[in-house]
Amino acid sequence: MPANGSPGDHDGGVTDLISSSTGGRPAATSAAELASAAQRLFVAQGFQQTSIEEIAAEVGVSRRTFFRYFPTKADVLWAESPAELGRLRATLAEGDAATPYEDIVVAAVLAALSWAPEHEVWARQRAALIFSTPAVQAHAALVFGQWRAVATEFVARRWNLAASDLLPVAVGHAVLAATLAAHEHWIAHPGSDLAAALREALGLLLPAAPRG
Amino acid sequence: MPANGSPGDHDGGVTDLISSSTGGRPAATSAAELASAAQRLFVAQGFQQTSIEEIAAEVGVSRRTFFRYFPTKADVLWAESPAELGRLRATLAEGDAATPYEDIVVAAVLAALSWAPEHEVWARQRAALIFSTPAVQAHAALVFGQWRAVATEFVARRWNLAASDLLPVAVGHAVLAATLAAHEHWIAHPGSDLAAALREALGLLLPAAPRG
DNA sequence: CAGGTTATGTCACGCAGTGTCAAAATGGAA
DNA sequence: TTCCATTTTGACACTGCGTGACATAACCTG
Repeated sequence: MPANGSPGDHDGGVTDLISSSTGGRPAATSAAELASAAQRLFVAQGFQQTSIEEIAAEVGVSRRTFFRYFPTKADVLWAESPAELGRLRATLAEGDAATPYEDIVVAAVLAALSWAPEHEVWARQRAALIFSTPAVQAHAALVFGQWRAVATEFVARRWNLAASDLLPVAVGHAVLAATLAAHEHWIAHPGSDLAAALREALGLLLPAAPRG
Repeated sequence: MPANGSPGDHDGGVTDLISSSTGGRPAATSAAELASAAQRLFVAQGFQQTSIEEIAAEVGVSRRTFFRYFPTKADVLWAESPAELGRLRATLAEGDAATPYEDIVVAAVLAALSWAPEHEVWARQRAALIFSTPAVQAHAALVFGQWRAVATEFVARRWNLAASDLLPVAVGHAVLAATLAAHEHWIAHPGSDLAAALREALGLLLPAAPRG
């Protein structure tokens, strides 16, 4: 168990799939521990080259138990996703009607993707894995769909449009596109700042609010 | 074998993985025939509920032969993708330096996604499958990455930037985002026109060209 | 008809994901 | 302590995707 900076060792974020109530056999591991071990193995020897059997063994659990914490192998990289989505949604909901929608979106994306400084290394590793491994990237599309949906619903509500109208759908895609573009740039440029890239990309890609 | 409007029964588009030279045992099927049968089964009973064994049997081939035409189950839905990518790339390359880049991009996307009128039903079915089936949507992300790359390289070349700079990367994402948003809207609104939605979405999401 | 060529079929394997059920490990009640 | 309900785990079996190896079928040419 890594002593410092491993993901999931701060409160919030990792949703406990295992009930924490009283009684019953104690859990032999946790989602955070599995995620940490898995990421370490992925970085060391690749995603495809790491079997679930291996991850489970690293933590001292059976293969079957892994699937009780994560539905798929790729999902182990998204343990923090529900928390990020929650911050995105929450910050958007706080948005004042007087504040320009672009500012609200920028604030929400930055809030959603904020992490403790000691987790930056892990976040970069995870992003690099996601963008470089086809199998992971494919699965990521499903997670990203939730991001889009949150943004789409936000503007649909704000502008009194249907969530299936072209403008809200386009804004949802724009938010995701900017987030991904910023991450790609962040990965490609080691010293760069993700927040700055996010601001710039959102500035480029967010369409103007409809007049009226 | 459907008599009319099945995909792949026009020249171009489907890349023959099997050599068409002289000599040797004749192929028992074709990529187009497999794609047609597969899509028919997917529409009828779902993607996950259709095994490759079943698709192969429908065409009278073994399971192993399917994988000689398509590397994965999901790839059978993207038989036309290389041709579309080719048209996208070609139309972008034809672009005049005097023509605004937005116009070139719009023309290229429309050219890439043009099909014979009798294939509209199949294209809609395929799009609906892609957007509604998580497993297919995940795989689609890999195909979409190629679209982004083509657009990114186009603007990087045109504006003398590196392909890893934020602006070209963002434009690549914008082109893809607009294409997807238009498709989503097209699927959600049965009577609508895809070309019109593409034009509108690209107009919303394409960033302005850099001054100078 | 022999020989080269190309596609196919068969078999075997690893691994992801799922369902089922028995066993282990706790806390609490009798 | 003993029994019981609860919860997690482990063992097993099974389907299906994807891949490698190798033999065989079907064609064309000389």
